[in-house]
This record gives sequence, structure tokens and C-alpha cells, in this order.
Amino acid sequence: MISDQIQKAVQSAVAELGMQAGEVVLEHPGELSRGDYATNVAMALAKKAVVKPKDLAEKIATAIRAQNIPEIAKVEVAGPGFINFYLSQTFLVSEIAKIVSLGGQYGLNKTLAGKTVMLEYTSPNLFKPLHIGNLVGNILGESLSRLLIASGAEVKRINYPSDIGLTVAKGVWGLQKTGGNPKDIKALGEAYRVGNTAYDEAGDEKKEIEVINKALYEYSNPTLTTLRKDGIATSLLHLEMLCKKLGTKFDTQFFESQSALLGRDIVLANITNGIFEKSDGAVIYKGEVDGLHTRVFLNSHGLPTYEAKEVGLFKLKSEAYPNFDISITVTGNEQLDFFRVVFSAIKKVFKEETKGKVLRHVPNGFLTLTTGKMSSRKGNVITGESLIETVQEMVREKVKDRGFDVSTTEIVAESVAIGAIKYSILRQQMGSNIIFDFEKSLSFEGDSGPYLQYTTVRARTVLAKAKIVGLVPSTKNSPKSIGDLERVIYRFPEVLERATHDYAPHLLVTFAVELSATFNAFYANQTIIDGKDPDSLYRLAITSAVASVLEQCLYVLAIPLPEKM
RNA sequence: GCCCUCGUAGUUCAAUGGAUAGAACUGCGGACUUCUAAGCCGUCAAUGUUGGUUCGAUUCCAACCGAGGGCACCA
Repeated sequence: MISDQIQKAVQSAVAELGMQAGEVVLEHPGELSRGDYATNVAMALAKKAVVKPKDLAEKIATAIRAQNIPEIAKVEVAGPGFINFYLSQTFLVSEIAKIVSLGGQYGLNKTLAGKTVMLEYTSPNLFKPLHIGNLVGNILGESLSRLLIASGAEVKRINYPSDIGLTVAKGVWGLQKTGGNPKDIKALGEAYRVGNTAYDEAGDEKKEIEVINKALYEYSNPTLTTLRKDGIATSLLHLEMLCKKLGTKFDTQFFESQSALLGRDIVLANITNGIFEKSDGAVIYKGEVDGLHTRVFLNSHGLPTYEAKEVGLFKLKSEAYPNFDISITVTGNEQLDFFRVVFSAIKKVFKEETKGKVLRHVPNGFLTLTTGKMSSRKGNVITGESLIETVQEMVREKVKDRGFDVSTTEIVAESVAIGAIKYSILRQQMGSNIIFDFEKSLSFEGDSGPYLQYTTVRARTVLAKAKIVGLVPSTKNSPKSIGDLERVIYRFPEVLERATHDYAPHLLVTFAVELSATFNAFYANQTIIDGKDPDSLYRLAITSAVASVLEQCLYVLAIPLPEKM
């Protein structure tokens, strides 16, 4: 990458002056007028060297100029002692040519080549409609997995649904009460709602549900077991459809019914060695040794808690993928402290299996809706699906005016709705809570999923039109001076790499918006297709590069791209 | 009480310790007989408070104020 090249150039220039630069910090100046890269080495070194930062910067700049690097057109000292680099037109144009020829391969890197990553996300409660929180986790998780793949990692997408426990018991109890068909997803949702309400009233119903819960764990009642089995199958099928809509396909599923007793046994086996200890009839792990807090792994009835199930789950995972390098769990940010403790325990129990490996919890934020439309009156929970459906309906109305046929309208409405939702979740740093504003997300004006989709579709439309006229994009004849687009688009590979490194899809979102805005300004400023203008072919090359990079951004964010808008 | 997140324009979000804190929405004002106007151009507007570290702090440290979450048998 060009940034590495500049880093090296700075380092050797500093060394020439008899100093040690260490890690050279390179950044993109806030404004393009200040160049493409800037470094602050002179300011950082000036103090030690007892010289004025600007004088030192000038010396370093001179040494760099002497290297005659073809990619660098100009080196300048500015402000308090920054050294600014201006990339050469030849380099920038060659990047455009590179993007056009490489297409979707442009920008991929090998920083995680050879690494296997287990990435667990979504992980819903079966029997219970998919909650918005699950939706957020799925969206973040899918984008993370695509980011890791773009860096060469082999990613195993893992789903960990809860198929046993109180939630399921509530649903089964509800099915018996309502007589609902366990193969009907709507009846299942209704059954859970009935069961959940009854449980909260804490009367005889609560006891009945607890009895069912125990019976399900023990498989002691065939009727109940069948209801559970059918309900789970229905839920899973439904989940799979929803995930498909969202762009996820899991490699593996582990169920809580597998991890529960396994986890319990592992915990029991690690009491004598002092990792876990008994306390008030329960089995606990004292996180205080690691500066954390105590958590209960087995309750006083000897049943595994969520904590112990995680221990069992790790066993399942590490057996399925013994050669993994990184294990990531994406869940709500309220579980931050929980996972610190659980990972601390797991690392002790599985000392060998976790040696040299990374266990990481990636929190996703809590999503709240600003408008009253979706608020949960009457105790109705907002499901992930109803969110998508509501947004889709709003989009549908807008798309109708465009005069598409019925099936196109439907496809576009779904893509745009999902794009809008995903964008509003991925645009900010993960972990912080998300405010989802219906009006704003669906205004389609700037800083939105539809904005990115629209820009990409627009660029593709232009390319298609040019093709019909017989114009082929080319960078052979670039104009005397080039614009801002070339100076933004070549940054894509470094943005992608950093987004992976920081687990931060939002960096890619920010970049995609900036690129889109630059392209839209470019588009508005002139006519791209003009058979009489020799520069037209170059403008088409740029358009092609933009379309290609934006498509990649959307792909990594797992935002669908409609054919037209 | 202890611990963890976090606090940036009216609103929703950006800003690997850097230069004039960037967008979008809203408000106000424009351009358009061009390939998609879900677009483009201009403009008003912000770092919770008080200290500290630093050549330089939205960023690091401390205290305070405020929001959310967690802290023994839920997940």
C-alpha cells in the first residue's frame, strides 16, 4: 500500500538525519488542499533534538524529496511542523486503472490469512419471536464476518439458539392452552405471549410452567417433548428464512440443550482443583482474582446457569474447530461484564485449548425507536420482522410512484428497507446504543442506506448507457488535472484493513458516504457520457471504479443492492 | 455502595493526541431544456463542569454533574 511506502520513506529520511522515528504516524489531512498524507514526526522529534519543529520538518522534507519517489508529487512543510505529501497524478490514475481491472478483488488484504475465526452471533431464543436485539447482533455479526473474510480469514459463522429452558417451557405451556399448531409460526408467537403473561402473574400457571420446564429437560413427557420438537423446527425454519433475507448463512448451530449438561459436568469436574467453589449450595466462580466479580455457574438445584452453558458451549466449539485462532461472541452490551468473568473462567478450565488464542466479546448496542409507532403498547414485543415489515411498507409507497412493475417494486422495497435499517445500525461505533429514527432513516436524503444504494445504482446506470453507445472506460487519456474522486477512492484498501483491525464496520460506512458524496458532486458537475469529448472515457473509468468500490462496501456491510431505484 | 459503557450543533452520528472539530436531518437561501432530483450548491449552529499531563486534548488522567447497563442462583 502507498501508505506503507510513505512510512518507509519518512523513516529512512529520519534515520539519515541520525534519529530514530519509531512508529511513524501517517494521517489524511482533514482537507484535500493540505495534501493526501501528513505526518507529525518532526513535532514529535523536535523536543528531543532541541530544534524548532519547522526547521526539523524542513530537513526531513528535503531528505524525502531527494528520494525521488515517483508516487509523490510534492512534499511540503506546513502549520506547526507537519510534513504534507501530495500524491502524483500518475499514481492516482494508475489506481483507477487498477480498480477497473481488479473489480471486487481491489482492496482485499492478507492480514488474517491462514487464521480461522469462530464468529457467534444472532443466537436467539427459539419459540420466542426474534427480538430487535437479535436483529442488531445479526447485522453487526454478518458485517464483521465479511470484514474478516476480506482480510483473508476463514470464518465459521456460528448460531447458538436456546432450545431449552424457561422460554421454551412458556411456549409449550401456551401451545397446550391455546391449542395452537406448533408448525405455524404465528401460533407459536401467540403461545409464547400467553405463556409469558401467565408466568408473570405468578400464580398456579407459573408452577405449571416450571413443571413443564423440568419435564422438558428430562424428556419425561412424550407429548410435551413432541410439542417442543415441532415448535423448535418451526422456529428454526423461520429463522433461516429471515437470515437469508438479511444475508446470513450459518456454518454451524450449537444448541443450548447440548451445552447445558455438558457445561454442568465440566464445572463439577473443576471444583476440586479450585477453579470453581461451592457457596450457599450453588457453585460459583470468584472473578475477583482477575479484578472481576463473582458469578453463579450452577444454581443450588444443581442446574447450569447461562454461565455454565457458555463453558459447555466453548467445549463444543473448540471440538468442532480445534484449530481456531480467534473466537468471537457478539451479544448485547449489557453482557460486557458477564463475558469478562466467563472468559476468565474458561481460560482456566481450558488452559491448553485457549493457549495462544483470542477470546473476544464484541458488544452490540441496544436499539431504541424514537417514534411512537413501534412502541410496545399492550405488552407487544417489537419483533425484528415487524420492524422490517413496517419499514418495507413505508418504502413500498415511495417506490410505487416510480412506475416499476409489481415484482420489481417488491424487490426494491425490500432491499431499500433492509438497507435503511442496516445502515442506521452500522453507521455508528458498535457497542454504543442505537437510536433508530423512522422518519430520518426513511427520508432517503443523505447519510442513509438508500443514499449509498442510489449512488451505486446511478453509477451503474451510467455505465450501462455508455456500453450501449459503445464507449469503453479507459484511463489512457487522463485530463491535465484530476479532481477529488481519485484522491478519495484509493484509500479504500486502508479503510477496509483498519475496519477489520478495529472490528469497526462504521469506518467503512463513513468512507462509503464520503465517496458517494464526492461522486454525486462529480456527477452533477458535468456530463459523463459524451462521445465527442475524449475525456469522456476517463470519466467512465472513474465511474466504473466508484461503482466497483461502492459495491464492495455494500457487500461487506451486507446491504443489498437493488437493480434500479 | 462498587464496577462497566457513555456525554460533541436543535436532532442523529463522525473525528488512529494534531492544522479552521466533519457529515446528515431540521431551518434559511440557491441552481437545473444533461446520463436516475432518493441528487447538487450555499448558509446558521456544538466538544457537560473544573482541574491536570502535553509543543498540541473531543481524545489521556482526576474530581464533579448527567444518562444507560451490570453486580448470587434469569438469559
